[in-house]
Amino acid sequence: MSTRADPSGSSGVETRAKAATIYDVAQAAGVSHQTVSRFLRGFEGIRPATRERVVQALDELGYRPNLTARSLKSGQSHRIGALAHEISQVGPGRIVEGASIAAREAGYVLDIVSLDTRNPRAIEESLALITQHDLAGVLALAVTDEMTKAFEATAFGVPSYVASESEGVEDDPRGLLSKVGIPTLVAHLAGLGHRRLVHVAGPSMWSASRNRTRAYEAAVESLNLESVGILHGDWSAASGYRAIADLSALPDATAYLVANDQMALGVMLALKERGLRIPQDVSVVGVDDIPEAAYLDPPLTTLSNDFEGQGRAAVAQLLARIERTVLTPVAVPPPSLIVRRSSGPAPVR
Amino acid sequence: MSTRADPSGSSGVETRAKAATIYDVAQAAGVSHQTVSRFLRGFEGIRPATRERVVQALDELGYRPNLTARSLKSGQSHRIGALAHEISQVGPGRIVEGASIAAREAGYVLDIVSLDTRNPRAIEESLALITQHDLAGVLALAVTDEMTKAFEATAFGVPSYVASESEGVEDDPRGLLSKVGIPTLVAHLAGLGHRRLVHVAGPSMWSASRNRTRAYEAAVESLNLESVGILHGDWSAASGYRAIADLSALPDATAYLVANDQMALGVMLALKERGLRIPQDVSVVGVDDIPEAAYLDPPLTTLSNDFEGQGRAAVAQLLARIERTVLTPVAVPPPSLIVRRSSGPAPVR
DNA sequence: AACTAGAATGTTGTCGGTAACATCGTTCTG
DNA sequence: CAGAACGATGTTACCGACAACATTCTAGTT
Repeated sequence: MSTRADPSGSSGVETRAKAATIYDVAQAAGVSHQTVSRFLRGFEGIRPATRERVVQALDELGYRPNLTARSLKSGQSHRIGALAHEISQVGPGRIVEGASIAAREAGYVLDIVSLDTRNPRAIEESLALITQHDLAGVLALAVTDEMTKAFEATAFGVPSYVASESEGVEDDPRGLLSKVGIPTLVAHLAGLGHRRLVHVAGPSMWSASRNRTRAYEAAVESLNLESVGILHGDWSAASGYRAIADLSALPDATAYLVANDQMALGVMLALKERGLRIPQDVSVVGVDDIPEAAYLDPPLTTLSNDFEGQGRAAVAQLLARIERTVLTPVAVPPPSLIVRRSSGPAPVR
Repeated sequence: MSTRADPSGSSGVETRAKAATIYDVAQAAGVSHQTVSRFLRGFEGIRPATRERVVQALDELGYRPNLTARSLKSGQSHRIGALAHEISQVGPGRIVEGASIAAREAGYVLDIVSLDTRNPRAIEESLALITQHDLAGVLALAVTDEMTKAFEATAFGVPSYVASESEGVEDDPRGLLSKVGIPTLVAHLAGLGHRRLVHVAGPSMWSASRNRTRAYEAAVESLNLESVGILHGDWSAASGYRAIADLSALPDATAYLVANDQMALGVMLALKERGLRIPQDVSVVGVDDIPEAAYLDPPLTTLSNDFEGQGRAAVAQLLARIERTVLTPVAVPPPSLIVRRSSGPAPVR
């Protein structure tokens, strides 16, 4: 039957250091390894008696498939490479988490390569690293332009998907937040009587940031409001604070639309330090609805953003390409307006 | 020579869909595949002329090693499995990021399996999944007791390391925050004249949380202060808020030591809603120094916590075991007290 | 009972590397 | 100058799974 001998010599002992292979199972069941393989792959035509023996041997030896071997032969692994920037940030972190969970549910593991922003060669190194580990597909999550560019220039030889908010494409779920959410947010402010707004944008390197800015501008225009300033931050609370604190004079606005909640937090503190009351004197709204948003002082009006859903959706997209199946649509709930106390009626002059 | 034929038939064209193997390189260089393999593994005894041809062929074909094949034979992969809870949380997220970057720098990829807290079988499934993908080692980051237990009960067959704050062990860098940081924090409050403190703890499932609580109790005792209450949260801002808001009457304390910054945020809002001023009426201090801490209202006194360093340190520990080398110590800066405006002198009765 | 189609199962080769062993040349020694 | 000794390179086997092809077995037909 099998040519493999038990190197330990002992047979009754259960303590085996090495994982059982299909050959071990085959020997134990008194069948060929191929029969075991067939069983594992769900082949139907196996006689009940044989099947029984295989099942039992499988169970006895505690067989676990060696995915490395499988992937070597079949050329397909059950790993998805994911490149992401700054996963410690709330947004990217939640996207990654959603992706990771979705991947696991589908029997895949997510190889996450986190890019070190301080290391300029990180992108290159990461791409090189990732191309060696043959993967079923590659995902770019939470990307900057630089990364998108490097990503698209790389021939992975496997399906890939960029989960950034794409710019031109219509009807793409990735742009939902900007296309649907931001207008709602602006309309909310307009409904409260605000006419002159300031936008605090994220870094222009991120397409997500540019989309939000563009959506803001379009909404302001269509509602006949006035944008009296666009400031820039880097998504952090510190940058939001600086954006306001560094101004020699505050713009003549009654509301601030900030591109994410963290920056909004900094903006609020800076405004308060200027002696303004929120929302009596100025309204501040954020985007993302981070868990802390409801507990800021004042609680922040913002836009819910289903990051986990985005991660899941990205994995679903990639899986559809990998497995050549029809895309199982992941319902990503549309962003919704969450009104809290940081926004209120525009002050009467 | 080689028995492999070029399936495309064309030879001049550079467009090959498949990655070049050492056999392709060998053929191009007119040597055996083993010579190529030897070169790649850094074997010295290769004639300069031969070496030259190999280098050139390697370069021409853009050879990239297939790590799957290598790991099948050699039994060692360049992947580290990492299990983590709630990586979207700031702390765990930053630990994972630090680990991911450290792993990449060492030429490893981190397979991150994020556990879905809502799915009770997630731990089990994840462990099963991770044991299949033969890994160089396994890391448990940001763990709960339940996970630690499951983790330790699993025979991975490869080195593993749990990066949680261990309880009994002395001189372990993992407990630094509690052992050094918390006493400093309590001493800071004592120095401001506070005598009666309240502690808002994290979930008791986390050893990190229990350590902080125990360190708090010990410090209170040694400084002759009084702990007038220990409340419990789940690390979230919401739970911090609830812990206070649900009380029918506030305890007679002048300072709150909260186990992390997010909860502190909620605690501060709840206290303010009770009409207390911070820090004039009560002081609140947190732990972790999340980036937002400096921009809360008032900015939060807290303890810095080098999460990334913890991640790097964990990877270093694991790599030392994997590669059987001496541990390259990762300098994790000790936690330091960051005094901001949320703590002030105890009010005079 | 002999024959045969088709189902069940076994055998061999393959994926891309690594390792052990085999072989071919050198150069050095006596 | 023969032969040893060693250095450089080639051959073959192997890791654990899958796939193609080969073979055996079973059951139905005449």
